Amino acid sequence: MARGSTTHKLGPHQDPAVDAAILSATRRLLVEVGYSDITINSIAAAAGVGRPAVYRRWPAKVHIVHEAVFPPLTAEWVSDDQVENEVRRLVFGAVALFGDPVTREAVPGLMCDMRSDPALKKVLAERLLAGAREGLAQTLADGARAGQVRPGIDAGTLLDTLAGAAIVALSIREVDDLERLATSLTDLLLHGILA
Amino acid sequence: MARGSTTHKLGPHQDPAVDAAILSATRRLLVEVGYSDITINSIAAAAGVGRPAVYRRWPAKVHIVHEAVFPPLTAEWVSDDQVENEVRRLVFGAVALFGDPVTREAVPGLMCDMRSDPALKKVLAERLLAGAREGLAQTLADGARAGQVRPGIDAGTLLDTLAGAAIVALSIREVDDLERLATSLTDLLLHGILA
Amino acid sequence: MARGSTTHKLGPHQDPAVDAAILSATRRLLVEVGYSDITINSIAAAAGVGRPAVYRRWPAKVHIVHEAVFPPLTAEWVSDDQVENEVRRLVFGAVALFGDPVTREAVPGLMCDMRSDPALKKVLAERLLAGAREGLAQTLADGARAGQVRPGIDAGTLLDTLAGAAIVALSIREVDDLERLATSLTDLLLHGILA
Amino acid sequence: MARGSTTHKLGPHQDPAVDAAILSATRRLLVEVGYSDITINSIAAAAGVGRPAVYRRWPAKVHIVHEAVFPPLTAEWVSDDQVENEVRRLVFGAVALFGDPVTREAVPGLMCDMRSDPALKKVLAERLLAGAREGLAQTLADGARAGQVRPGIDAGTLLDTLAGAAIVALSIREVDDLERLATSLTDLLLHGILA
DNA sequence: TCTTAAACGAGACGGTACGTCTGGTCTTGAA
DNA sequence: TTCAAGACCAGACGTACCGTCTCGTTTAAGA
Repeated sequence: MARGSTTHKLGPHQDPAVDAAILSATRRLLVEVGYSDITINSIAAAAGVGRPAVYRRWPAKVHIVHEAVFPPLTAEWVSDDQVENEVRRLVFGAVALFGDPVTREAVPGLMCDMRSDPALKKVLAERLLAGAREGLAQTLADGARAGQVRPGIDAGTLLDTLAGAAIVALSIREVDDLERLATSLTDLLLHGILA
Repeated sequence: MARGSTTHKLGPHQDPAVDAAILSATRRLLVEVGYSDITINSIAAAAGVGRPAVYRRWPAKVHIVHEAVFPPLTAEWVSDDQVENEVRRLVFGAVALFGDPVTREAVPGLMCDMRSDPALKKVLAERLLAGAREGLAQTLADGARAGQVRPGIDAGTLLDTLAGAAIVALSIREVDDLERLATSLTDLLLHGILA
Repeated sequence: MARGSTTHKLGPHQDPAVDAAILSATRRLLVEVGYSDITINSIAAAAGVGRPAVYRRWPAKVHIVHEAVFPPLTAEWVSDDQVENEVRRLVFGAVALFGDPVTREAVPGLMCDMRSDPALKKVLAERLLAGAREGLAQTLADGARAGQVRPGIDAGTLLDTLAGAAIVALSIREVDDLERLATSLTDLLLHGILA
Repeated sequence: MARGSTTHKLGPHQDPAVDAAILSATRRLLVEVGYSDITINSIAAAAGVGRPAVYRRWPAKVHIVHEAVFPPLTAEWVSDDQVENEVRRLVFGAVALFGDPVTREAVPGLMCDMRSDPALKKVLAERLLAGAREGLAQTLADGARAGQVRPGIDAGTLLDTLAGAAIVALSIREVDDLERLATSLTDLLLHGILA
């Protein structure tokens, strides 16, 4: 593809432009044809790249989509704050993330194909949730000690609930009013955990 | 297949034993090899049935799994009761449903492939949620009038939350302690909605 | 079929109208779609008859076509006559037979599928050629004794030549001028055998 | 297949060894199971090759058999010679060709399936006959001018006769004495055309 | 008249072959 | 060494037809 526009730049090194073209084509295809109808063939074709160039970088469709949807650097999720603000931030963050058209299409597919790839499953779970879990557990514990939070609230269940609610509402029921969803979900969960 | 064991019963009518064999084989395969690795071939083979006999009944794998996992008649979900009991019943019901090994395997696949089949999507959404939604909305409205329930609680969001939490916990994180999950989820949601 | 137009006539006996409908439909299909694209299904459908009604009568497509194209009663081919007249009659008969549009379509298919059915092969060979062969051999022998026919002419080779020439010209090269073909073929063969 | 025995030679180019394996397997299958019972599946399997590798080269069974039986270059058939020698050569050539066990099996099938593929029909007709026809017509004309050949002999009819006789005798009647057949056929035709 | 038996249309059954597509691996030749 | 191009094997896809079977009805022939 760099071939058409200009002459080859790189000899022995992988061309970053090819990486970018593949990931970009994958995002485009996700909203155009949906996760299930994406094939390695179609990704390569849409990226203007040979099939082996794709296989050289990722072993399977699910890995490409994963990287296309959740770019490698996920900044800081956690922060030492008030419980209320932290939950609010988590809910709005989740709704924003899972409400993106690309993510909406990708998430059910990832949930499905992830299951046969334990490594990816671990990576995804850790990156999306584990980081937040520890910080949240700490915040909840602090809040409980301060009497703001009811004791016995499990950070894992809270995160499952938060993420699950967003996924079902956005990828399955396809709710469109993100603002309203985030607000009512925050309201429900905050009342659920605060003393 | 009924052929081997006994004589043919039905001429121009579809043999219910074949239906049963296919659905049963599908359930078996779901826990043995997982949704993604199921093929129409493998279903037909495991059911001891020709491939066309499968295609005569369902157009795609997702439809077979759908019927295998959620049998056609889903009795009564709703009942006019106390809010607390109704929510408790819904949560425990969802955890029991999505905690079944067959359902755990099937749900992510269904969520994924459902997206390309609007008809099935509608059917699934209606059957699993719509029934409960109306009854729940009524119960919430009654509870709000009686001062038990905080006003402004949306039945849709509540059901998304409930189902999403169960799905993420059981199919993604693969929590095993159903009792504990149902209890903590009930606790969280009840505090979230009660006044 | 008889069902639609009038009431059933026959109970436990095979309905001759069904035989006729099948053979007639086969002839029609031969010129419409060609031998290769005929299926038992299409024959049954075109005859307005169930598939088993076909299988009850003939075991395979090739048998149906055989009977549709070469009706069971093949009168007398041979006659004690002058060699010249007999050869002329054979050539014109062969050209008329293999020049019929139905036969043109059927013959290559029969030649092909016949090979895997020794019984049919025998029947066809005997019916079409063996009858003529004996008579022709006798006539040739008589002619040779009378000095009209060169000695050593083999009736088998002569019939192969005659039939083969007609088949290749009519079914393969698809010559249309039957008159001219028969005349030039008669001329060639008569000069070939007469002293 | 070359894969197993030695290292690959060709990258983006079709491997000639695969072509050869397919054609060779086809010839083997022709005599082993007959034209009708050959399938693309069985060819691919017998050649130790994937099915798509076959479809990449030929669109249908009849094309493969055609190429397997009549290799692309059929050197020179014709030559300016005495009429007698030329006819003798044509007859012996035809008997040798159609008497080969592979060709015997293939010819009726080709005659049948050729009919639904006008392109192949043309190719086959031209390659086998057209080349000889022109040369033969010229030789006959020369012979007629020299008084050796009776006037009015049509090269087309003569070739139909020659080929048809060989096909019927060898593929249908399955005559085994090639020598005798060629001799008696030559005798018959030469007397038929010579003055 | 009543029973029996066979042929009817319809269509499901287990199979098999079709031709197409995808997945992943490999090799070539250019850069 | 990477890249594009594309051939390779393997095998799933969904369709069509095969030949067999059972169904439930209709009808002729025999009791």
